[in-house]
Amino acid sequence: MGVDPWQDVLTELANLRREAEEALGYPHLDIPLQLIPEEFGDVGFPAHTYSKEVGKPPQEVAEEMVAAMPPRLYVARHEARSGYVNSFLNYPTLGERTLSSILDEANGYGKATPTGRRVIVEHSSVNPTGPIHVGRARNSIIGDTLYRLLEWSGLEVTREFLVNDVGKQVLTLVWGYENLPEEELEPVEREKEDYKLVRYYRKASKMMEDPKVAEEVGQIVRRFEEGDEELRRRVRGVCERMMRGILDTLSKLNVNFDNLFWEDQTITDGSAREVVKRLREGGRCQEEEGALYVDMEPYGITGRNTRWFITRKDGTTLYTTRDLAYHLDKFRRSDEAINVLGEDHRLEFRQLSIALKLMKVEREVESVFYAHVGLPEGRLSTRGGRVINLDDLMDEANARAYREVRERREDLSEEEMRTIAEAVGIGAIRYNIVKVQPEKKILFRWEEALSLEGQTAPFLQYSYARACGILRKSEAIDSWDPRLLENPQERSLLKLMARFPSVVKESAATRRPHQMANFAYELAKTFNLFYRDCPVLRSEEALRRVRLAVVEAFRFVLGNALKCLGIKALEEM
RNA sequence: GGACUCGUAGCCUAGCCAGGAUAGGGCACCGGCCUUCUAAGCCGGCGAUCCCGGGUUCAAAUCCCGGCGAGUCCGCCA
Repeated sequence: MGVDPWQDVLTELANLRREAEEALGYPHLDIPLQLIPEEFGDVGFPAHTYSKEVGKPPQEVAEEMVAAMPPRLYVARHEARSGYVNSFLNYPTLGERTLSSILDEANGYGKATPTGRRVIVEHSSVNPTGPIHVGRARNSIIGDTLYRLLEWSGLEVTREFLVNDVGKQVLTLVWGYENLPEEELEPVEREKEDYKLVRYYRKASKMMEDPKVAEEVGQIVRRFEEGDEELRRRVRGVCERMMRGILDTLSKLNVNFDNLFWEDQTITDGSAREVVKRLREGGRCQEEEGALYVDMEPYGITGRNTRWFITRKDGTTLYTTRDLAYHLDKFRRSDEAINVLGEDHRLEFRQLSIALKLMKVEREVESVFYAHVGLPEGRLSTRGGRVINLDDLMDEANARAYREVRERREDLSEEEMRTIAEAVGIGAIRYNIVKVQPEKKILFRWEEALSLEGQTAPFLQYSYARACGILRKSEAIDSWDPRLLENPQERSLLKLMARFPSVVKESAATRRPHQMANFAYELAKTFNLFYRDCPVLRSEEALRRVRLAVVEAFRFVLGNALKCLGIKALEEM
């Protein structure tokens, strides 16, 4: 576990450079080593930076450095070119190292040695008032991919869902559920708990315009916050049913959780009150008509209103106060706490961080923010009727994938076709979302979300299936000669496969899951070129063996990348 | 009014954090490749003032400042 061929290459090169710097009397500048266009070599760095320090033109510097850098294990030679020092890898060595590491570690290649460090990744948290829509899916997909990457990079990760079961919205649902006869509701859109229950919420929300209803719900809210145990149990019952529907949908997306945190816990266990107490005792609170707030202005928050309320005038706590209590709880259970939040929570998150500092909490919270998903015709909005349920999107994706499979594979059984279609459909949705940088706003377009060509999940799955096809028709190999790997496509592929563990680490450490998505595409694309240029089964014995090793290694690496992305690999399609 | 995020070909996007070689891809469009390991693939063509203006630097899509445009937020809601 923990093998990282690429890191070894970089370390070797950095050492070589350091030795050259010392031999030449150059300063140690630590210029980042970078992948370079293949026509120039494999890895390189600009020598321009030394120029001023040593008083020589870049090309001369590069030439001197190249002369002072001998070949070593992974690097065969160096070349000075237009002021850059370019290095060429020793492919037989890299090939040997990379292939044997992969075939040895197999499904574990790229996985770092466990550190025991505990991380909680909170994502997908919503009000349990109805089915989740495509906008929410971005949160879940980013969060789940992040979880996978962190786990692969050696952390012990808990996936957590904060159920906002406190507040007016949920209690409106409960009021509706307990007071409205089912006959008066609109028909159920889908035979699932969340769809059944949301009808009560919709109708009850509309009825809130009636002051009498509003007052009744208000009373429930107060009773709930006063700690009415019997009411709390009823609310929990409704929420649990709703959550079954929501979690079922997410599970189809391949998103699952280790823990649900029910927000009402912060009320029943007194931790929310404790937060208020600590903030008040810290002397940072002010009061207006009995409501407590912290003025955030001295801490860099600007805007129309810099007051951040932690209680209402009746003394009850607010969402952010309870969230604060929740975070303290997370701190007790972890070494790191990461949230995945929509960009509308940015300010609130800063306020929360400030509040933690005011409470003298040493720990930091961290968040990955994503821009909301919109529709070409405007914002996703329940009230505006512009909603696309995640279930509908998944159904449509699966149906479309099913048509494609059916068209090309008459030989498969119905069940096999269904299995492939689902992997393709769900994969397409996940990949389409995760491949773009979270901060970028995206517009939901059916054609795009359901596209099965180009940079999509099916493209990755297809390359995987092609590799499997070759391996199915071959025999097990015990030895191979990496010196035979001379084709440029073979070398590109080796280089990419060697980088995989580094990409896992990088993408997890910077919390940028889209980097893994893009890497997987590059890997699959390169395999397709290899597939075109390098016949495997038809090659003569020795070449056939080493190419089979490459194909098998590729299958493991892409398979592992897909696992990080939560996309199912397919033996055939 | 203030804060934050985004701005790369007709459309979408990588690269930006850690500045370096002719800015990578994908979709769409045009043309080509299935007696050879699955054509959900491959090749070629078309297409970019990297939003604008300054600055820093030997070097800026990348860093800094100022604009412009789009989005988000500034509730005793969650």
